Amino acid sequence: MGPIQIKQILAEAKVGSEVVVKGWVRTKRESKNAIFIAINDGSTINNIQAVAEPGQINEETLKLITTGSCVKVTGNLVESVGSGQSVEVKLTDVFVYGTADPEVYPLQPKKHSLEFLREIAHLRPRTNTFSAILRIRHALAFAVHKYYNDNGFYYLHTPIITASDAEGAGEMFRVTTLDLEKLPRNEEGKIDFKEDFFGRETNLTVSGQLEGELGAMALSKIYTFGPTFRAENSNTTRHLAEFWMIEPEMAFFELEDNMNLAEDFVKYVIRYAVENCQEDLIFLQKRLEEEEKSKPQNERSMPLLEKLRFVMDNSFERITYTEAIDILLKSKPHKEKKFQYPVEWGIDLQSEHERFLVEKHFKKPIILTNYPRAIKSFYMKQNEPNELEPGPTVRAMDVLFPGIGEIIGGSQREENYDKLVTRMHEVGIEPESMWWFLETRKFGTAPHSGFGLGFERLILFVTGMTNIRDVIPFPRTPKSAEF
RNA sequence: UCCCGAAUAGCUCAGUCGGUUAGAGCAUCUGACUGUUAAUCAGAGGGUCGCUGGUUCGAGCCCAGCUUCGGGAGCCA
Repeated sequence: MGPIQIKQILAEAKVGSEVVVKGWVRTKRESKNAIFIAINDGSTINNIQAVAEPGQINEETLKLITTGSCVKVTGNLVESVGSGQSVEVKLTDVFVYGTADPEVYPLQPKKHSLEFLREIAHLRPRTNTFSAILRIRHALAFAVHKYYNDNGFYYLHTPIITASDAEGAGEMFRVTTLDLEKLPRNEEGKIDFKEDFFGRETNLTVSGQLEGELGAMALSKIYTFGPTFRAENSNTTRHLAEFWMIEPEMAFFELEDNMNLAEDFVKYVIRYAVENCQEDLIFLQKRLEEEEKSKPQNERSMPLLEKLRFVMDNSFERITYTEAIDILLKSKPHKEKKFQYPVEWGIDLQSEHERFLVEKHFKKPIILTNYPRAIKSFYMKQNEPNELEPGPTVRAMDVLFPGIGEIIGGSQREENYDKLVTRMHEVGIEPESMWWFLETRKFGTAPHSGFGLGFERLILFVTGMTNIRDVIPFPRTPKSAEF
């Protein structure tokens, strides 16, 4: 449908046939006997080269064909005389849709830093690196839907505007239509949200999980895949204020089933990318190798595709929190007091601890289970007391990836009404505020489980990029919402 | 939010001990050469040294504050 794309021309068009190429000029090179124009339309990482004879394009038009300009080239597809490409377009006609003054067009035919490209996020999809990332992002999103569809899950659209504030997943962005210049006040002098659009306080969602559970308690297996918002003042390479999250929720799944699903799902989408984005991944792999050339041999990481195959082909290590603490206590960095944060049963694992377990000890992804109850959310199912564990634990599971840290967080949910209400009181949540959530436990409750996967963190891993701002087209972070 | 670092040409960076006219590579423009591949060679243009204030005879350089960016930490996905 629509004009033929460069990807199709390179894959399907017959030598000798007439083709029309529409795209943006990457470089133009002029020589005595030929003019070469490299054109890219984003359908593939590969450019197509148009070749014209000198004088064939009038002087005025030729001047307009510069890096960044948009052109339509008509010509015949021929076998290339030069090396570097198998076919090229022998130009018969060219039309310039839009010029790009080379004096001011910021993308030059040279390597740019990722930091600079972040400042021109409106143009960076025109670079090889970002077009590759965006194509891989698309493939992964498609694979997510395909995986769940093929496995009997239904795509549930949970609300983006929410009134629930009890989950405690993070700071929230307020949604309001109140006039900030003159806020309505009630008798106590507080802001009167009854005057607001929804007649109550509302925010952007921090997670679709609670509504996801409602779906699972009717459709058995659902997943959500949508934007999520956190107003936390996080300034790291792993956090965004607006990110996309995938949250499957399944009735009749216990923790074990949940882990099996998480592992199978992650491996599936990685495999899908490897099989469908080969050229882009090879490009990114070369880019990474180029970047690591300055590093000493022993500090260089595995080539990207090798790393992805390693994850696909090996089972994730599954250990309990208690076992993990044990490993950490016996570890060299702990004995040599190299950890900044002390290790003892009950602590929330710090980045340095997770990194040790994933990157040094097991050297593969791991699934950590059965965390202390005190450091996890109220809705997680409580384990029966266990002699091996010094305190109460819950049926939580976190999947930790090398270089990324926590990529998935999930749990079996507490399905017992009384236990859930007791727990809510303990952590200071008004059960009445979540009456609708509690009714799933009141009416036909069932064991169920689910998890959340940060989509951008998955893309980080698959692309080998290291800053989360480079795997989403328009990143939103503290003090930054341009474009 | 905390710790550390950075901000000099369109981009990437150098700039000595505080001293006269601020440098390079790439990009751009001009010319030469060439079935070229981020072409090559020669030349030219291009600067409010992040902002505000201070120290000093004199500040790109020293000091303070602010802003933005980067790395790490916390929070988490």
